[in-house]
Amino acid sequence: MTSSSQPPSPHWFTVVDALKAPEGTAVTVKGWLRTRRDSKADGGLSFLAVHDGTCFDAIQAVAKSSLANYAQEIATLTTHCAVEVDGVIARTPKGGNEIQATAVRIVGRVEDPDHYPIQPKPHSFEFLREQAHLRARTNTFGAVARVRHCLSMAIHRFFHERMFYYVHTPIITASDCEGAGQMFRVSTLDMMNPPRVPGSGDGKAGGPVDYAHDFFGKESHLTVSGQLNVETYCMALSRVYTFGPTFRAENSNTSRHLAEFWMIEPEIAFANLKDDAALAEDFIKFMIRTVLSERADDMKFFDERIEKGIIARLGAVLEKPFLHLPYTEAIGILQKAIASGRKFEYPVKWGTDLQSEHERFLTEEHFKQPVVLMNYPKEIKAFYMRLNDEGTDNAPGRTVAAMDVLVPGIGEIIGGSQREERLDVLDQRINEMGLPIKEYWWYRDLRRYGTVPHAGFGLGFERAMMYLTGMQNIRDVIPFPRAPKQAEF
RNA sequence: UCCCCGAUAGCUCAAUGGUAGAGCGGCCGGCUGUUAACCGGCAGGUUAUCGGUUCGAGUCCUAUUCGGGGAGCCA
Repeated sequence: MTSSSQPPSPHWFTVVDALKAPEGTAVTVKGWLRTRRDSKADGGLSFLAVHDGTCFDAIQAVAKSSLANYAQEIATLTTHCAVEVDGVIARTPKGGNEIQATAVRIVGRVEDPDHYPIQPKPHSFEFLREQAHLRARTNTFGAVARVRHCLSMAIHRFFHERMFYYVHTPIITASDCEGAGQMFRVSTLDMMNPPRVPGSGDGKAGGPVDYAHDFFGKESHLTVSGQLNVETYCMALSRVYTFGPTFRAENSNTSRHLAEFWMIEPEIAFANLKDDAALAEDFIKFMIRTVLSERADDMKFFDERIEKGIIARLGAVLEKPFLHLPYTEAIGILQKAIASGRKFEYPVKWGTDLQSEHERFLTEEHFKQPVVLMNYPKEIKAFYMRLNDEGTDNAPGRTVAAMDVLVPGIGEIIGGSQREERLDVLDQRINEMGLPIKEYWWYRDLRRYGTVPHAGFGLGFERAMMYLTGMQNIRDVIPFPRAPKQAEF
Protein backbone atom coordinates (compact mmCIF):
# COMPACT_ATOMS: atom_id res chain seq x y z
CA MET A 1 0.00 0.00 0.00
CA THR A 2 2.87 2.35 0.74
CA SER A 3 5.78 3.10 -1.53
CA SER A 4 9.18 2.13 -0.26
CA SER A 5 10.41 5.73 -0.24
CA GLN A 6 7.60 6.76 2.09
CA PRO A 7 7.56 5.06 5.49
CA PRO A 8 4.10 3.96 6.62
CA SER A 9 2.41 6.63 8.67
CA PRO A 10 0.79 5.64 11.96
CA HIS A 11 -1.78 8.36 11.35
CA TRP A 12 -2.95 7.28 7.90
CA PHE A 13 -6.71 7.80 7.90
CA THR A 14 -9.15 7.09 5.12
CA VAL A 15 -11.30 10.07 4.22
CA VAL A 16 -14.39 8.39 5.65
CA ASP A 17 -12.60 7.95 8.99
CA ALA A 18 -11.04 11.41 8.94
CA LEU A 19 -14.48 12.95 8.48
CA LYS A 20 -15.57 11.25 11.72
CA ALA A 21 -12.37 11.71 13.74
CA PRO A 22 -12.44 13.84 16.90
CA GLU A 23 -11.10 17.37 16.79
CA GLY A 24 -7.36 17.48 17.39
CA THR A 25 -6.60 14.06 15.90
CA ALA A 26 -3.33 13.98 14.00
CA VAL A 27 -4.00 12.44 10.59
CA THR A 28 -2.42 11.71 7.26
CA VAL A 29 -4.84 11.49 4.36
CA LYS A 30 -3.88 10.13 0.94
CA GLY A 31 -6.00 10.76 -2.07
CA TRP A 32 -6.76 12.92 -5.05
CA LEU A 33 -7.76 16.54 -5.36
CA ARG A 34 -11.29 17.32 -6.40
CA THR A 35 -10.81 21.08 -6.35
CA ARG A 36 -8.42 23.75 -5.12
CA ARG A 37 -9.69 27.16 -4.04
CA ASP A 38 -7.37 29.95 -2.95
CA SER A 39 -7.92 32.72 -0.46
CA LYS A 40 -5.87 35.71 0.61
CA ALA A 41 -7.16 35.43 4.17
CA ASP A 42 -4.64 34.85 6.99
CA GLY A 43 -1.81 35.79 4.67
CA GLY A 44 -2.87 33.38 1.95
CA LEU A 45 -4.17 29.83 2.01
CA SER A 46 -5.62 27.15 -0.21
CA PHE A 47 -8.60 24.90 0.35
CA LEU A 48 -7.93 21.42 -1.01
CA ALA A 49 -10.87 19.03 -1.37
CA VAL A 50 -9.30 15.56 -1.11
CA HIS A 51 -11.13 12.30 -1.76
CA ASP A 52 -9.97 8.68 -1.73
CA GLY A 53 -13.12 6.82 -2.73
CA THR A 54 -13.91 5.55 0.75
CA CYS A 55 -17.10 7.59 0.85
CA PHE A 56 -18.99 10.06 -1.28
CA ASP A 57 -17.63 13.19 0.39
CA ALA A 58 -14.20 14.71 0.11
CA ILE A 59 -12.47 16.19 3.12
CA GLN A 60 -11.23 19.77 3.01
CA ALA A 61 -7.61 20.40 3.84
CA VAL A 62 -6.50 23.94 4.61
CA ALA A 63 -2.97 24.66 3.42
CA LYS A 64 -1.43 27.94 4.55
CA SER A 65 1.08 29.88 2.52
CA SER A 66 3.60 29.40 5.34
CA LEU A 67 4.10 25.78 4.19
CA ALA A 68 7.50 25.46 2.55
CA ASN A 69 6.24 24.20 -0.80
CA TYR A 70 3.17 26.44 -0.92
CA ALA A 71 3.89 28.77 -3.84
CA GLN A 72 5.88 26.26 -5.89
CA GLU A 73 3.66 23.21 -5.47
CA ILE A 74 0.46 23.54 -3.46
CA ALA A 75 -0.80 26.68 -5.16
CA THR A 76 -0.39 25.03 -8.55
CA LEU A 77 -2.32 21.83 -7.83
CA THR A 78 -5.13 20.98 -10.23
CA THR A 79 -8.01 18.53 -10.24
CA HIS A 80 -7.00 14.91 -9.59
CA CYS A 81 -3.44 15.59 -8.53
CA ALA A 82 -2.48 12.86 -6.04
CA VAL A 83 -1.45 14.14 -2.61
CA GLU A 84 -0.63 13.12 0.93
CA VAL A 85 -1.77 15.59 3.55
CA ASP A 86 -0.50 15.60 7.14
CA GLY A 87 -2.44 17.68 9.61
CA VAL A 88 -4.80 17.98 12.52
CA ILE A 89 -8.57 17.54 12.47
CA ALA A 90 -10.43 20.81 13.11
CA ARG A 91 -14.04 21.95 12.84
CA THR A 92 -15.03 24.26 10.00
CA PRO A 93 -17.12 27.35 10.76
CA LYS A 94 -20.06 25.40 9.30
CA GLY A 95 -19.49 22.38 11.50
CA GLY A 96 -17.85 19.60 9.46
CA ASN A 97 -14.36 18.19 9.81
CA GLU A 98 -11.41 19.63 7.95
CA ILE A 99 -7.68 19.16 8.15
CA GLN A 100 -5.36 21.98 9.16
CA ALA A 101 -2.46 20.86 7.02
CA THR A 102 1.07 20.75 8.39
CA ALA A 103 2.46 19.24 5.19
CA VAL A 104 1.18 18.53 1.69
CA ARG A 105 3.27 16.11 -0.35
CA ILE A 106 2.62 15.83 -4.06
CA VAL A 107 2.60 12.20 -5.18
CA GLY A 108 1.47 12.57 -8.79
CA ARG A 109 0.65 15.65 -10.80
CA VAL A 110 -1.85 15.96 -13.65
CA GLU A 111 0.05 16.88 -16.75
CA ASP A 112 -1.46 19.27 -19.26
CA PRO A 113 -4.37 20.19 -16.96
CA ASP A 114 -6.20 22.21 -19.59
CA HIS A 115 -6.65 19.00 -21.57
CA TYR A 116 -7.42 16.69 -18.65
CA PRO A 117 -10.84 15.38 -19.62
CA ILE A 118 -12.43 15.12 -16.18
CA GLN A 119 -13.16 18.63 -14.99
CA PRO A 120 -14.90 19.76 -11.83
CA LYS A 121 -18.18 20.26 -13.65
CA PRO A 122 -21.05 18.11 -14.89
CA HIS A 123 -20.11 15.86 -17.78
CA SER A 124 -22.50 14.03 -20.04
CA PHE A 125 -22.61 10.26 -19.51
CA GLU A 126 -22.05 9.81 -23.25
CA PHE A 127 -18.75 11.64 -22.97
CA LEU A 128 -17.72 9.73 -19.86
CA ARG A 129 -18.41 6.42 -21.61
CA GLU A 130 -15.66 7.36 -24.02
CA GLN A 131 -13.40 8.03 -21.02
CA ALA A 132 -14.24 4.82 -19.18
CA HIS A 133 -10.72 4.60 -17.78
CA LEU A 134 -11.14 7.95 -16.06
CA ARG A 135 -14.81 8.05 -15.19
CA ALA A 136 -14.45 6.27 -11.84
CA ARG A 137 -13.02 9.59 -10.65
CA THR A 138 -16.33 11.40 -10.94
CA ASN A 139 -18.94 11.68 -8.20
CA THR A 140 -21.44 9.62 -10.12
CA PHE A 141 -19.21 6.70 -11.05
CA GLY A 142 -17.60 6.60 -7.63
CA ALA A 143 -21.08 6.32 -6.15
CA VAL A 144 -22.08 3.66 -8.69
CA ALA A 145 -18.96 1.64 -7.88
CA ARG A 146 -19.60 1.75 -4.15
CA VAL A 147 -23.26 0.80 -4.51
CA ARG A 148 -22.32 -1.99 -6.91
CA HIS A 149 -19.89 -3.41 -4.39
CA CYS A 150 -22.35 -3.02 -1.55
CA LEU A 151 -25.02 -4.81 -3.54
CA SER A 152 -22.69 -7.66 -4.54
CA MET A 153 -21.80 -8.30 -0.94
CA ALA A 154 -25.44 -8.01 0.13
CA ILE A 155 -26.51 -10.61 -2.41
CA HIS A 156 -24.07 -13.18 -1.08
CA ARG A 157 -25.10 -12.31 2.48
CA PHE A 158 -28.80 -12.68 1.64
CA PHE A 159 -28.36 -16.19 0.31
CA HIS A 160 -25.74 -17.27 2.80
CA GLU A 161 -28.00 -16.28 5.71
CA ARG A 162 -30.80 -18.39 4.19
CA MET A 163 -28.66 -21.51 3.76
CA PHE A 164 -28.17 -21.20 0.03
CA TYR A 165 -24.89 -22.48 -1.41
CA TYR A 166 -23.00 -20.44 -3.96
CA VAL A 167 -22.31 -22.66 -6.98
CA HIS A 168 -19.77 -21.69 -9.62
CA THR A 169 -21.39 -22.71 -12.87
CA PRO A 170 -19.22 -22.77 -15.98
CA ILE A 171 -18.50 -19.76 -18.14
CA ILE A 172 -17.79 -21.95 -21.16
CA THR A 173 -20.46 -24.38 -22.21
CA ALA A 174 -20.45 -27.00 -24.92
CA SER A 175 -24.13 -27.77 -24.60
CA ASP A 176 -26.24 -25.89 -27.08
CA CYS A 177 -29.37 -26.36 -25.03
CA GLU A 178 -29.50 -23.28 -22.89
CA GLY A 179 -31.71 -21.70 -25.50
CA ALA A 180 -31.63 -18.10 -24.32
CA GLY A 181 -30.40 -16.30 -27.38
CA GLN A 182 -27.37 -15.85 -29.60
CA MET A 183 -24.10 -17.13 -28.16
CA PHE A 184 -20.47 -16.13 -28.49
CA ARG A 185 -18.34 -18.88 -29.96
CA VAL A 186 -15.30 -20.13 -28.04
CA SER A 187 -12.76 -21.75 -30.29
CA THR A 188 -9.05 -22.28 -30.78
CA LEU A 189 -9.43 -23.25 -34.43
CA ASP A 190 -7.67 -21.25 -37.13
CA MET A 191 -10.42 -18.94 -38.32
CA MET A 192 -8.74 -18.47 -41.68
CA ASN A 193 -8.39 -22.16 -42.35
CA PRO A 194 -10.59 -24.30 -40.10
CA PRO A 195 -10.73 -28.08 -40.47
CA ARG A 196 -13.74 -29.33 -42.42
CA VAL A 197 -15.90 -32.34 -41.85
CA PRO A 198 -14.24 -35.15 -43.85
CA GLY A 199 -15.78 -35.67 -47.27
CA SER A 200 -17.53 -32.32 -47.29
CA GLY A 201 -16.88 -29.35 -49.56
CA ASP A 202 -14.05 -29.47 -52.09
CA GLY A 203 -11.41 -30.38 -49.52
CA LYS A 204 -9.99 -26.86 -49.22
CA ALA A 205 -12.96 -24.67 -48.49
CA GLY A 206 -16.67 -25.07 -47.96
CA GLY A 207 -18.37 -27.74 -45.96
CA PRO A 208 -19.15 -27.55 -42.28
CA VAL A 209 -16.35 -26.82 -39.82
CA ASP A 210 -15.22 -29.97 -38.03
CA TYR A 211 -15.44 -29.05 -34.36
CA ALA A 212 -14.17 -32.48 -33.41
CA HIS A 213 -10.77 -30.87 -33.88
CA ASP A 214 -11.62 -27.91 -31.67
CA PHE A 215 -10.34 -27.52 -28.11
CA PHE A 216 -13.35 -29.16 -26.45
CA GLY A 217 -13.99 -31.62 -29.26
CA LYS A 218 -17.34 -30.01 -29.95
CA GLU A 219 -18.82 -26.60 -30.60
CA SER A 220 -18.59 -24.46 -27.50
CA HIS A 221 -19.78 -21.05 -26.41
CA LEU A 222 -19.88 -18.57 -23.57
CA THR A 223 -22.76 -19.25 -21.22
CA VAL A 224 -26.07 -17.46 -21.57
CA SER A 225 -27.38 -18.82 -18.27
CA GLY A 226 -26.18 -20.94 -15.40
CA GLN A 227 -29.63 -22.30 -14.69
CA LEU A 228 -29.42 -25.79 -16.19
CA ASN A 229 -26.13 -26.42 -14.45
CA VAL A 230 -27.21 -25.04 -11.12
CA GLU A 231 -30.30 -27.24 -11.15
CA THR A 232 -27.98 -30.22 -10.81
CA TYR A 233 -26.68 -28.91 -7.50
CA CYS A 234 -30.16 -27.92 -6.41
CA MET A 235 -31.12 -31.60 -6.63
CA ALA A 236 -28.51 -32.37 -3.97
CA LEU A 237 -28.00 -29.24 -1.88
CA SER A 238 -31.62 -27.99 -1.83
CA ARG A 239 -30.95 -24.27 -2.01
CA VAL A 240 -28.29 -22.93 -4.36
CA TYR A 241 -27.48 -19.86 -6.42
CA THR A 242 -25.11 -18.60 -9.04
CA PHE A 243 -23.73 -15.10 -9.41
CA GLY A 244 -21.54 -14.69 -12.42
CA PRO A 245 -21.02 -13.18 -15.83
CA THR A 246 -23.38 -14.04 -18.65
CA PHE A 247 -22.98 -13.41 -22.36
CA ARG A 248 -25.46 -12.69 -25.11
CA ALA A 249 -24.32 -12.08 -28.66
CA GLU A 250 -27.53 -10.34 -29.64
CA ASN A 251 -27.23 -7.13 -31.61
CA SER A 252 -29.15 -5.21 -28.98
CA ASN A 253 -28.67 -1.47 -28.98
CA THR A 254 -30.66 -0.28 -26.02
CA SER A 255 -30.11 1.32 -22.64
CA ARG A 256 -31.15 -1.94 -20.95
CA HIS A 257 -28.96 -4.56 -22.67
CA LEU A 258 -25.33 -5.60 -22.48
CA ALA A 259 -23.41 -8.32 -24.29
CA GLU A 260 -21.69 -9.16 -21.00
CA PHE A 261 -23.65 -8.79 -17.81
CA TRP A 262 -23.92 -10.36 -14.38
CA MET A 263 -26.80 -12.52 -13.34
CA ILE A 264 -27.97 -13.99 -10.06
CA GLU A 265 -29.84 -17.29 -10.39
CA PRO A 266 -31.18 -18.96 -7.24
CA GLU A 267 -32.75 -22.39 -7.45
CA ILE A 268 -34.82 -23.94 -4.65
CA ALA A 269 -35.87 -27.56 -4.22
CA PHE A 270 -39.23 -28.72 -2.85
CA ALA A 271 -40.69 -25.41 -3.98
CA ASN A 272 -43.38 -24.10 -6.27
CA LEU A 273 -44.01 -20.86 -8.13
CA LYS A 274 -45.43 -19.12 -5.06
CA ASP A 275 -42.29 -19.94 -3.09
CA ASP A 276 -40.25 -18.61 -5.99
CA ALA A 277 -42.17 -15.33 -6.10
CA ALA A 278 -41.87 -14.93 -2.34
CA LEU A 279 -38.11 -15.42 -2.57
CA ALA A 280 -37.86 -12.87 -5.37
CA GLU A 281 -39.80 -10.32 -3.33
CA ASP A 282 -37.70 -10.88 -0.20
CA PHE A 283 -34.59 -10.58 -2.32
CA ILE A 284 -35.53 -7.28 -3.94
CA LYS A 285 -36.61 -5.78 -0.63
CA PHE A 286 -33.37 -6.93 0.99
CA MET A 287 -31.37 -5.19 -1.72
CA ILE A 288 -33.35 -1.97 -1.25
CA ARG A 289 -32.94 -1.99 2.54
CA THR A 290 -29.23 -2.67 2.23
CA VAL A 291 -28.30 0.11 -0.16
CA LEU A 292 -30.48 2.62 1.69
CA SER A 293 -28.79 1.85 5.00
CA GLU A 294 -25.22 1.05 3.93
CA ARG A 295 -24.77 3.62 1.17
CA ALA A 296 -26.89 6.46 2.46
CA ASP A 297 -24.29 8.97 1.26
CA ASP A 298 -24.31 7.74 -2.33
CA MET A 299 -28.09 7.25 -2.36
CA LYS A 300 -28.51 10.86 -1.24
CA PHE A 301 -26.49 11.89 -4.28
CA PHE A 302 -28.61 9.73 -6.61
CA ASP A 303 -31.72 11.21 -5.02
CA GLU A 304 -30.55 14.78 -5.57
CA ARG A 305 -28.77 14.57 -8.92
CA ILE A 306 -29.81 11.42 -10.78
CA GLU A 307 -33.44 10.62 -9.98
CA LYS A 308 -35.32 12.96 -7.71
CA GLY A 309 -37.31 11.14 -5.05
CA ILE A 310 -35.78 7.71 -5.59
CA ILE A 311 -35.16 7.17 -1.88
CA ALA A 312 -38.82 7.75 -1.09
CA ARG A 313 -39.94 5.54 -3.96
CA LEU A 314 -37.69 2.67 -2.91
CA GLY A 315 -38.82 3.14 0.67
CA ALA A 316 -42.44 2.88 -0.43
CA VAL A 317 -41.75 -0.44 -2.16
CA LEU A 318 -40.78 -1.88 1.23
CA GLU A 319 -44.12 -0.91 2.71
CA LYS A 320 -46.44 -3.32 0.95
CA PRO A 321 -46.40 -6.79 -0.59
CA PHE A 322 -45.78 -7.11 -4.32
CA LEU A 323 -48.85 -7.46 -6.42
CA HIS A 324 -49.35 -10.90 -7.99
CA LEU A 325 -51.18 -10.90 -11.29
CA PRO A 326 -51.94 -13.84 -13.59
CA TYR A 327 -51.03 -13.19 -17.20
CA THR A 328 -54.64 -13.85 -18.18
CA GLU A 329 -55.87 -11.08 -15.86
CA ALA A 330 -53.16 -8.73 -17.14
CA ILE A 331 -54.49 -9.22 -20.65
CA GLY A 332 -57.95 -8.37 -19.33
CA ILE A 333 -56.72 -5.17 -17.69
CA LEU A 334 -54.91 -4.10 -20.86
CA GLN A 335 -57.94 -4.82 -23.02
CA LYS A 336 -60.14 -2.86 -20.64
CA ALA A 337 -57.70 0.06 -20.86
CA ILE A 338 -57.86 -0.07 -24.65
CA ALA A 339 -61.64 -0.14 -24.52
CA SER A 340 -61.61 3.05 -22.47
CA GLY A 341 -59.35 4.83 -24.92
CA ARG A 342 -55.74 3.96 -23.97
CA LYS A 343 -53.66 3.64 -27.13
CA PHE A 344 -50.91 1.07 -27.60
CA GLU A 345 -48.69 0.55 -30.60
CA TYR A 346 -49.03 -3.23 -30.42
CA PRO A 347 -52.26 -5.21 -30.09
CA VAL A 348 -53.06 -7.09 -26.90
CA LYS A 349 -54.16 -10.67 -27.36
CA TRP A 350 -54.10 -13.74 -25.12
CA GLY A 351 -51.27 -15.96 -26.30
CA THR A 352 -48.79 -13.31 -27.36
CA ASP A 353 -46.02 -11.88 -25.25
CA LEU A 354 -46.52 -8.51 -23.60
CA GLN A 355 -44.64 -5.64 -25.22
CA SER A 356 -42.51 -3.16 -23.28
CA GLU A 357 -45.30 -0.60 -23.50
CA HIS A 358 -47.76 -3.04 -21.94
CA GLU A 359 -45.44 -3.93 -19.08
CA ARG A 360 -44.74 -0.27 -18.46
CA PHE A 361 -48.45 0.52 -18.42
CA LEU A 362 -49.09 -2.12 -15.78
CA THR A 363 -46.22 -1.28 -13.45
CA GLU A 364 -45.91 2.49 -14.01
CA GLU A 365 -49.45 3.65 -14.72
CA HIS A 366 -52.02 1.12 -13.59
CA PHE A 367 -50.52 -0.25 -10.37
CA LYS A 368 -47.60 2.14 -9.83
CA GLN A 369 -45.64 -0.55 -7.98
CA PRO A 370 -43.69 -3.74 -8.67
CA VAL A 371 -45.90 -6.41 -10.23
CA VAL A 372 -45.29 -10.16 -10.41
CA LEU A 373 -46.87 -11.49 -13.59
CA MET A 374 -47.51 -15.22 -13.45
CA ASN A 375 -48.70 -18.17 -15.48
CA TYR A 376 -47.96 -17.33 -19.10
CA PRO A 377 -49.13 -19.21 -22.21
CA LYS A 378 -46.78 -22.15 -22.75
CA GLU A 379 -46.12 -21.20 -26.36
CA ILE A 380 -44.16 -18.06 -25.43
CA LYS A 381 -42.04 -19.55 -22.65
CA ALA A 382 -39.08 -21.92 -22.31
CA PHE A 383 -39.32 -25.72 -22.45
CA TYR A 384 -38.24 -26.24 -18.83
CA MET A 385 -41.11 -24.31 -17.29
CA ARG A 386 -43.68 -26.43 -15.48
CA LEU A 387 -46.91 -27.06 -17.36
CA ASN A 388 -49.93 -25.90 -15.36
CA ASP A 389 -53.19 -27.83 -15.07
CA GLU A 390 -55.77 -26.97 -17.63
CA GLY A 391 -57.90 -24.00 -16.62
CA THR A 392 -55.36 -22.42 -14.27
CA ASP A 393 -56.42 -18.79 -13.67
CA ASN A 394 -59.31 -19.36 -16.09
CA ALA A 395 -56.87 -19.09 -18.97
CA PRO A 396 -58.31 -20.00 -22.36
CA GLY A 397 -55.19 -22.11 -23.14
CA ARG A 398 -52.48 -24.05 -21.34
CA THR A 399 -50.11 -22.01 -19.23
CA VAL A 400 -46.76 -22.62 -17.57
CA ALA A 401 -45.70 -21.70 -14.05
CA ALA A 402 -43.56 -18.75 -15.11
CA MET A 403 -43.20 -15.39 -13.45
CA ASP A 404 -41.73 -12.05 -14.43
CA VAL A 405 -41.15 -9.33 -11.88
CA LEU A 406 -41.77 -5.94 -13.42
CA VAL A 407 -40.63 -2.73 -11.76
CA PRO A 408 -41.38 0.86 -12.70
CA GLY A 409 -38.73 2.47 -14.87
CA ILE A 410 -36.93 -0.72 -15.84
CA GLY A 411 -39.55 -3.25 -16.85
CA GLU A 412 -38.56 -6.87 -16.41
CA ILE A 413 -35.97 -7.22 -13.68
CA ILE A 414 -36.53 -10.89 -12.83
CA GLY A 415 -37.62 -13.81 -14.95
CA GLY A 416 -38.27 -17.15 -13.30
CA SER A 417 -40.40 -20.25 -13.12
CA GLN A 418 -41.22 -23.46 -11.43
CA ARG A 419 -39.33 -26.13 -13.37
CA GLU A 420 -40.92 -29.13 -15.03
CA GLU A 421 -39.97 -32.01 -12.76
CA ARG A 422 -42.04 -34.71 -14.58
CA LEU A 423 -39.90 -36.48 -17.14
CA ASP A 424 -42.74 -37.43 -19.47
CA VAL A 425 -44.07 -33.88 -19.59
CA LEU A 426 -40.57 -32.44 -20.01
CA ASP A 427 -39.85 -34.78 -22.91
CA GLN A 428 -43.11 -33.83 -24.53
CA ARG A 429 -42.25 -30.15 -24.25
CA ILE A 430 -38.74 -30.65 -25.66
CA ASN A 431 -40.16 -32.51 -28.62
CA GLU A 432 -42.98 -30.02 -29.17
CA MET A 433 -40.45 -27.24 -29.44
CA GLY A 434 -38.28 -29.20 -31.85
CA LEU A 435 -35.26 -29.26 -29.54
CA PRO A 436 -32.59 -32.00 -29.81
CA ILE A 437 -33.62 -34.25 -26.92
CA LYS A 438 -30.31 -36.16 -26.93
CA GLU A 439 -28.46 -33.01 -25.89
CA TYR A 440 -30.53 -32.84 -22.73
CA TRP A 441 -29.53 -36.27 -21.43
CA TRP A 442 -27.99 -35.06 -18.19
CA TYR A 443 -30.76 -32.53 -17.56
CA ARG A 444 -33.33 -35.31 -18.05
CA ASP A 445 -31.39 -37.57 -15.66
CA LEU A 446 -32.29 -35.15 -12.85
CA ARG A 447 -35.93 -36.13 -13.47
CA ARG A 448 -35.14 -39.84 -13.56
CA TYR A 449 -33.30 -40.01 -10.26
CA GLY A 450 -35.14 -38.53 -7.30
CA THR A 451 -36.93 -35.66 -9.00
CA VAL A 452 -38.65 -33.04 -6.85
CA PRO A 453 -40.65 -29.91 -7.56
CA HIS A 454 -38.27 -26.96 -7.77
CA ALA A 455 -38.15 -23.39 -8.96
CA GLY A 456 -35.80 -20.52 -9.54
CA PHE A 457 -35.28 -17.20 -11.22
CA GLY A 458 -32.69 -14.96 -12.85
CA LEU A 459 -32.06 -11.40 -11.79
CA GLY A 460 -30.09 -9.11 -14.04
CA PHE A 461 -27.58 -7.51 -11.70
CA GLU A 462 -27.16 -4.38 -13.80
CA ARG A 463 -30.91 -3.94 -14.09
CA ALA A 464 -31.09 -4.10 -10.33
CA MET A 465 -28.37 -1.46 -10.19
CA MET A 466 -30.39 0.79 -12.47
CA TYR A 467 -33.50 0.29 -10.40
CA LEU A 468 -31.70 1.08 -7.15
CA THR A 469 -29.64 4.06 -8.32
CA GLY A 470 -31.94 5.67 -10.88
CA MET A 471 -29.20 5.53 -13.52
CA GLN A 472 -30.87 5.56 -16.92
CA ASN A 473 -28.36 3.62 -19.03
CA ILE A 474 -27.16 0.11 -18.21
CA ARG A 475 -23.75 1.00 -19.65
CA ASP A 476 -23.26 3.38 -16.74
CA VAL A 477 -23.75 0.86 -13.93
CA ILE A 478 -20.98 -1.56 -14.99
CA PRO A 479 -17.33 -0.45 -15.03
CA PHE A 480 -16.53 -1.53 -18.58
CA PRO A 481 -19.65 -2.09 -20.66
CA ARG A 482 -19.60 -4.64 -23.46
CA ALA A 483 -22.13 -3.93 -26.19
CA PRO A 484 -22.18 -4.07 -29.98
CA LYS A 485 -19.18 -2.05 -31.26
CA GLN A 486 -18.18 -1.30 -27.68
CA ALA A 487 -15.16 -3.05 -26.14
CA GLU A 488 -12.51 -0.32 -26.16
CA PHE A 489 -11.49 -0.56 -22.53
C1' U B 1 -31.40 -5.31 -37.04
C1' C B 2 -35.39 -1.26 -37.80
C1' C B 3 -37.20 4.05 -37.00
C1' C B 4 -35.86 9.03 -35.41
C1' C B 5 -32.03 12.58 -33.82
C1' G B 6 -27.04 14.13 -33.51
C1' A B 7 -21.30 14.96 -34.31
C1' U B 8 -18.20 22.72 -34.08
C1' A B 9 -12.40 24.67 -28.55
C1' G B 10 -10.53 20.12 -22.97
C1' C B 11 -16.28 19.97 -21.71
C1' U B 12 -21.55 21.94 -22.67
C1' C B 13 -23.46 24.43 -26.63
C1' A B 14 -24.27 28.96 -30.38
C1' A B 15 -23.37 30.63 -35.48
C1' U B 16 -29.81 33.43 -42.59
C1' G B 17 -25.00 29.62 -47.82
C1' G B 18 -20.76 35.16 -46.85
C1' U B 19 -14.47 37.04 -41.37
C1' A B 20 -15.48 30.63 -36.07
C1' G B 21 -18.54 32.58 -30.92
C1' A B 22 -20.14 32.12 -25.58
C1' G B 23 -20.18 29.77 -20.74
C1' C B 24 -17.37 26.40 -17.93
C1' G B 25 -12.35 24.38 -17.54
C1' G B 26 -6.82 25.95 -18.18
C1' C B 27 -3.14 30.04 -17.68
C1' C B 28 -2.12 35.33 -15.67
C1' G B 29 -3.91 39.13 -12.33
C1' G B 30 -7.59 41.08 -8.57
C1' C B 31 -10.86 39.92 -4.40
C1' U B 32 -12.48 36.47 -0.83
C1' G B 33 -12.79 30.93 5.48
C1' U B 34 -13.55 29.32 0.31
C1' U B 35 -16.84 25.14 -0.85
C1' A B 36 -21.11 24.96 -8.57
C1' A B 37 -16.98 30.93 -5.40
C1' C B 38 -16.74 35.95 -7.68
C1' C B 39 -14.37 40.06 -11.14
C1' G B 40 -10.83 41.36 -15.30
C1' G B 41 -7.48 39.60 -19.09
C1' C B 42 -4.96 35.71 -22.28
C1' A B 43 -4.39 31.25 -24.91
C1' G B 44 -7.11 27.50 -27.21
C1' G B 45 -10.39 25.27 -33.95
C1' U B 46 -8.04 20.47 -40.27
C1' U B 47 -16.35 22.28 -37.72
C1' A B 48 -16.31 13.25 -37.36
C1' U B 49 -14.53 11.08 -42.40
C1' C B 50 -14.79 10.68 -47.95
C1' G B 51 -16.91 12.79 -52.08
C1' G B 52 -20.37 16.35 -54.44
C1' U B 53 -23.37 21.18 -55.44
C1' U B 54 -21.85 26.47 -55.26
C1' C B 55 -18.22 32.42 -56.86
C1' G B 56 -18.26 30.86 -51.73
C1' A B 57 -20.18 25.14 -47.29
C1' G B 58 -19.87 24.42 -40.05
C1' U B 59 -24.57 25.29 -42.79
C1' C B 60 -27.19 22.03 -48.75
C1' C B 61 -26.70 16.76 -51.08
C1' U B 62 -24.48 11.18 -51.38
C1' A B 63 -22.00 7.67 -48.66
C1' U B 64 -19.39 6.02 -44.34
C1' U B 65 -18.04 5.92 -39.11
C1' C B 66 -19.32 6.82 -34.26
C1' G B 67 -22.85 8.42 -30.49
C1' G B 68 -27.94 9.15 -28.33
C1' G B 69 -33.37 8.05 -27.90
C1' G B 70 -37.18 4.52 -29.15
C1' A B 71 -38.48 -0.62 -30.97
C1' G B 72 -37.42 -5.88 -31.36
C1' C B 73 -34.68 -9.78 -28.52
C1' C B 74 -34.20 -10.39 -23.23
C1' A B 75 -32.04 -10.09 -17.71
